Amino acid sequence: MRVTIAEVAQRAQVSKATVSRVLNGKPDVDASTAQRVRRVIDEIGYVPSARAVGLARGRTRTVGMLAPSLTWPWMGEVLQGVVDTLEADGYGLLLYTVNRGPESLNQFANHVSANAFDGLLVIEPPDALHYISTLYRAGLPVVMIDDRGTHPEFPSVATTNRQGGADAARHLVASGRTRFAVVTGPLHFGCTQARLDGFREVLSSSGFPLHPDLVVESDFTTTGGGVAVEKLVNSGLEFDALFAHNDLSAVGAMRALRENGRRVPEDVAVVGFDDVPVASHCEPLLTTVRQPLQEMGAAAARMLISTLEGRQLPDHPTVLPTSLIVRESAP
Amino acid sequence: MRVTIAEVAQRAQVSKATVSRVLNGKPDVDASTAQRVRRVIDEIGYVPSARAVGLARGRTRTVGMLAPSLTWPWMGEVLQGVVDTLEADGYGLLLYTVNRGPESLNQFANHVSANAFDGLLVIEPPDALHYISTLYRAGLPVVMIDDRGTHPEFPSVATTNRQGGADAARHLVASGRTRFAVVTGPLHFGCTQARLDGFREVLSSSGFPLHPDLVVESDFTTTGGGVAVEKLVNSGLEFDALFAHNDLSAVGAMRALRENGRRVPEDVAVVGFDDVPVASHCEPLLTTVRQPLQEMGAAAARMLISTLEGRQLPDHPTVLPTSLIVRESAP
DNA sequence: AAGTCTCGTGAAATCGCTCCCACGAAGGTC
DNA sequence: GACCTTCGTGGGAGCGATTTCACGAGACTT
Repeated sequence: MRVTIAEVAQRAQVSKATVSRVLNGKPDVDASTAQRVRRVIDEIGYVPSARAVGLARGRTRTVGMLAPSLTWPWMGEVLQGVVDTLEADGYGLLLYTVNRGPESLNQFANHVSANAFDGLLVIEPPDALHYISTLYRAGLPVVMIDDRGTHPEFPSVATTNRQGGADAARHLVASGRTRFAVVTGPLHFGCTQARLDGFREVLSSSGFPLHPDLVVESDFTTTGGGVAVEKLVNSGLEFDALFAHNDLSAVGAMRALRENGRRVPEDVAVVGFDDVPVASHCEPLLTTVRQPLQEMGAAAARMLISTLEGRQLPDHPTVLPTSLIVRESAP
Repeated sequence: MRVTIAEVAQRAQVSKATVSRVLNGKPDVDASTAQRVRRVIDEIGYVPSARAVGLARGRTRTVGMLAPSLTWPWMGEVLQGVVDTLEADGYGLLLYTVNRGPESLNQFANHVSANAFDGLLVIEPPDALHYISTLYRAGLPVVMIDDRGTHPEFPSVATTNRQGGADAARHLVASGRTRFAVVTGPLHFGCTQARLDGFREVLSSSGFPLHPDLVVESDFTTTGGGVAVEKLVNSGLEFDALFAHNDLSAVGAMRALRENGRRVPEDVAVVGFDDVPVASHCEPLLTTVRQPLQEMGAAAARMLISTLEGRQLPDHPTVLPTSLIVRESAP
């Protein structure tokens, strides 16, 4: 049998109400009484039932997180940041994905309606954006971890995509490269545009134009990166520097370059984006724009906790700085 | 204001008990009554409160998962398997790590005592094993995802480590290699022993001895793999095949081999273990023994659900088969 | 000495559901 | 026709906390 507050109350010769007061650090409890109650609690190892507290208080000290997929290379980092932060404040994390399509989303919706958690962390969901938006307007605290663009309708955390693109360009220019190519992410993503803009701006202010045929849209995958390079090579235009909009496509690109007889970095310098683990495992080691993934997760979690505890959130997104990690592929 | 079961009851002109019966598919409800109740439920979009159900029933339809770290390269796959399976059965997943040391474990212990979840999924925890064991004996349903060895005290899922080692050996022998080296995992892990045994057995029955100086202990990291290869090279013994006990060390090993003037696979064929994403991103692509990570997660989740729903579990661990994925590093 | 304030405390309602028990009506048996 | 069963249903006591409200005992006024 579970030990309940009633048992504590009985042993300490007080009412349940008083035990509850002690538990929650409420004032109006005599010091000696409080101490007696606390001793009993320690003795019998009483811990309040999460369920009962949740029911009575209407809040569960649990937050939900909805992620499109857990197998993406940077999910682990973000998740770790989130979990560590929540944990430090005694919050639990309920994890959901929409991996199994509409049915997943349905299950998720049920958990939402069932009030299984107090607030929601979202990683830019592919399809569910509208639904999330509804929830948010209905009063569910939501914070979005936004790797793709900007969604001003939610509180969110993002990175300096534009700045990252600019840094990549500056580094390549500084190392003496003159002919630039880009393998982008999907063009309808805000982050793709931002990375491209930053990159392009630095180039043009350095006097290097970015030839339109040397900007190829891709899809953030390794194979996509390879295909993009084929296109670049087939364009017949020369290039000695390549900016890929994420690490996966950079890796695919490097491989394709090699297969086309270009050495990296001698013939073509390559810069990626993200700094996922593979960047430090591939050959050559990838120079890349680092997103502080773990910090992003942590920041989002902190923001959500803030709203849950009644603090007001700034209405502009939290933006964390990227940083250029120089490795072998673009020394 | 939340819609409650009382409101449904009132609108459908029945008692709360009857609504509850309909909700839980209990028998003894008149078909037409049930239908009326269901209509009301749909109309006002009623969803039972998870908290209240949990309190009343004593079970939350939520399971906890304790993972040492979320950033390990294969965590994502396992997690995805777990989440998908749980979700399909309407269970939620509460995620914990012990990333922040003893304090994390403490927080976790609190959630356990608070009965925040019905059962626990564990990935072989570094330190907490004894504690988990206590919980298990105290009646908490536990299933362990066991990547390191065998822990007969728990229900668990594992892979055919020995078989995997044997497959690696067979493949290398078949491709004409004759001098074998091994970069192991930590020797006190059960999986390391199993992989080594399987490998060694096939070799000796093929008439190739495994020279003790060509078996080097490592730590499952990329740098560790590199260091191990240095030792192998310094031993002065020749080898034309290398079996690394995980992919990360295999990648480190390949790099070190190259730096020592050995070509992969021409001079040395390399086989890894795990088949994490990096295996298909590195250069050359890594031949490796695949662990069905997602399936392992799914299997563990299914086992846990089974016990939660009262079914008996077989008392031997579930063992999922590895499979050899042939890529470039050992064609 | 009567009246007003604090302070610490307990009783009881509440959160939203499940589930046991009791009960009336209909149908079956002898 | 009296007596069981069976079936469908409602009443109400839990689950284990929080929280409101009332109340008695001192301390402080005037």
